[in-house]
Amino acid sequence: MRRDIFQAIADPTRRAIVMLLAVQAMTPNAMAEHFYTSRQAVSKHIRILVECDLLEQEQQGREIQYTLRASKMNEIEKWLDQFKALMAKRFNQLDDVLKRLKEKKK
Amino acid sequence: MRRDIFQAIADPTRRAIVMLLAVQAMTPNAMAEHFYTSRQAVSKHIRILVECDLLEQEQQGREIQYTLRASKMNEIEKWLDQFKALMAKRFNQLDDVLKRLKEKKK
DNA sequence: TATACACGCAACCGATCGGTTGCGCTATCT
DNA sequence: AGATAGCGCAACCGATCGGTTGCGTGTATA
Repeated sequence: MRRDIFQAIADPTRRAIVMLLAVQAMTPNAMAEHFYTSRQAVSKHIRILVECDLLEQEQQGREIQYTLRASKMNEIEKWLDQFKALMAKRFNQLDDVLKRLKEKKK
Repeated sequence: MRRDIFQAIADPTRRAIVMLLAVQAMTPNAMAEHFYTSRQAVSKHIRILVECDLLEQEQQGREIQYTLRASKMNEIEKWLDQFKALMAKRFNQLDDVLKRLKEKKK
């Protein structure tokens, strides 16, 4: 079982949950009301998000408030930055090529 | 079958392929040499990436060069930005709350 | 022209996914 | 105390995933 942020955000419902929790902490029932899915289905998504270390829970009586661990989202950005760095490098190499072509022209 | 960028980058091998292609276009065989996976497995990942509209192919004799459609990656960033916007809003609301508390103190 | 290579495609496999149903536990309400 | 509400958990389901094996086809090479 792979459990990382990329897996976490692969599902549209889970992305929606992340968005909901970005606004405010919520109980599973409150989340489920925002979708057409059942409470159970939402609960399973929550479980995965917890396993991905993206959610924290706080029991409050018979309810559970789930809070987003926003810092986890940085991992996506970190990966994107690595990607962009590679792309930039590529362009620099292209620059080098163009420069060399210019030199040859002279 | 869901086919979007989030699905595309959910798999670690596919993320690696994206990174490879970020540096330079490649044939399936060239990609496979970078992993411990078989050519066929890589080929299946390529297929998914193509279906996600993340790769372009150009036949060159009996080889196929796959090129990354880097612009597709923006969709991830776009989603991340939406997320950040929601978080920022949340903090602004928190600011409002703190402000109001201050007012009351007076 | 015969052979080797690069690749896609289809069939198959066990594992996981996303969902539903049903149960049980604990907390709140009457 | 009994009924109800909020939730997790386990079992089950069909669909998809990631991988392997085998085959077909078109292109280069000897």
